[in-house]
Order: sequence, then C-alpha cells, then structure tokens
Amino acid sequence: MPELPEVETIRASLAPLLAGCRLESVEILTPGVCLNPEQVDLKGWLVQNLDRRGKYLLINLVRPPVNESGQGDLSDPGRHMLSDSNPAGNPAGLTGVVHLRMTGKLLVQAEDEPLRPHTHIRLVFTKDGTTIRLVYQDVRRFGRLWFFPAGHEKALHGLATLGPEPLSSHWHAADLQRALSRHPKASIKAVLLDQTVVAGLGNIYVDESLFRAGLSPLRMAGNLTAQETAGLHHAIRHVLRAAIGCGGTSFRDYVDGLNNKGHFQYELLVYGRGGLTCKKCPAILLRRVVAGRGTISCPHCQPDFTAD
DNA sequence: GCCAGCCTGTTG
DNA sequence: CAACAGGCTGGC
Repeated sequence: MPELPEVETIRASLAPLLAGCRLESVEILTPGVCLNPEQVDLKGWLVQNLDRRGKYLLINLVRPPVNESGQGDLSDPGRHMLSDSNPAGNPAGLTGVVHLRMTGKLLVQAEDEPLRPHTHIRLVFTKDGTTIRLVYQDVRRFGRLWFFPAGHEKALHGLATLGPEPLSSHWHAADLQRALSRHPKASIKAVLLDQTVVAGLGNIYVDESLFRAGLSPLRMAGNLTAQETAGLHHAIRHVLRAAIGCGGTSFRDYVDGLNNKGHFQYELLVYGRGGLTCKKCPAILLRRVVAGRGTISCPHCQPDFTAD
C-alpha cells in the first residue's frame, strides 16, 4: 500500500498524538507480525518522536526520567552514555520499526471502538491520564513491526541498505545519474523501484514520475542523457511533494493514522488509467508488465513504450 | 536480472 | 474461475 508520501503522512498524523506517550503494553494477537529480536522489555518507554526512512516508519522511544518531579530532560547528554556501556541489556533508547508492505495500516482506535478484522498488534499508551490505543492491521500480513535497542535497527538489511531520501536537499540529479550508470542495462523502472538507489518510490510514484518526465519505463537506465536524468530527478521530487501535500494516494484502502483518506488519487495521470485517454494527448494509455509490475504509460508522451 | 512466494480480497 | 493488487526476499 504505502510508498514514501503515505508513510510520511502517517508519520505526521501520529507524531503529535504519540509524542510524550508512555508505552504500557504490547498485545500481539498474531504471532510473527511483531518481532522483538533482542527480547527488550517494551514496557514503560516514552515516545520521543516519529521518524521515516524510505517506506520505514521509526518510533523512537527513550527511558522515562528517573526523577519523579517533572518531565525530565530527554536531551540530557549523559543519557547516551548508557547505550555505550550496556547496549542490549538496559538500552538508553528503543526503536520501533514498522514496514506496512502492501496492506498494512497503523491507526489510533477509540477505546470503545470494537477491534476491526485483521488487527494483529495493539499498542497501549498513556499520556496525561488518557489512554491511546494504536493498532496494526494488515489483511495480507506482509508487513512487520520490530523493536530494537536504539542503533540496532541496522540489523534490518532493507533499512541498512536504503538509498538516499529523494526529498533531501542532498539528493541531486548527479546522484541519480551515478546510480543509473551503475545499472546500465536495467530498465529505468526497475532501477527506480530499487530501494538502494533511492528510498521510498513504489509502483504508483515511479509510473507517475516517468510519465511527467516523458520517459518510457522500458528505457535502459544507462542510456538517459544528463538532461533526461535532470528532468526525471525533478519529476520525482515534484510528484512526491505534491502527493505529500495531498495526504497520499487512497487508490484502494490507504488511510493515515487517524483513518483519513488522502486525495492524490485525483491527481494521478497514469497509474490505474490503463485503456483510458492520456491527459496530455489523444493517445490511449497502455498497460504492460515491466520489472515484474503492472505498468501504465502513454505510447506517445513516453516514446518507445509499446504493447508487447 | 527475473520470478515465485508470502497472504487475502476484489474484480472481470 | 483466473488475474491482479500500493512490497520485499531469496533462489536461480
């Protein structure tokens, strides 16, 4: 389900609610969906903030202040000394890592709301005397939630090998050009779907970016001109920013952490529009499988895209 | 690289 | 009934 704009929207929707919450319990309703590889005690941690890398959502938790009198100082530099001296047994930080894969949802649920089908994990938090329930639902059960001592989440291969954030000011067309030149004979679509090349693009935003850049997904990555690469780099950033601005794409059943739909589905130019007329020319959009994924493109606006 | 496999639900 | 679905992994 979720690509970078959807995960970013979920992060932003949950962060204000969860920041400062104390984790009271983790109820695992379906074994295998929530993993705690180092058997860290999950109770009593405080949510510091939510972060995102590619399509991964990171929940950063810290030890509650020892001092009962106030909120404590979470930025106390001495706190970090603990992680060096005792990394796993009594870590100074805890990181929850969520990957929603195709159909995962992370939602706050009202206390009186009945548990919906396909709920696999329930996290119970408290803040200022109120209870907040965060549930993980996932029809297909491809997604996962892991807990690690802070820093140890690099044990996840997919997270450790992620490429650059496409919306970072440090990601330039030249970086994309360099990545493409490393896979000269692969289709541009396959390379953009590769999370080690750039983090967070999936089937929707790759097709949308390629259409806006006027490039066929079948083009070999090594054959793009510098100008075409610059246009693609720009299109990727433009599409991702626009989609975040719309709260993501609710094409099927994506919702943010508060159960709100996004509206970028109304801005899609090609994804889901196979057989329909192109929005920029009179041609009919074609569908074919590229890099193992259903791919929609315009045979006129994206030259060299033909039916099989 | 490609492709099956992981799962269930929806659509043609 | 078969095909397909927003993703990733591991085996050729």
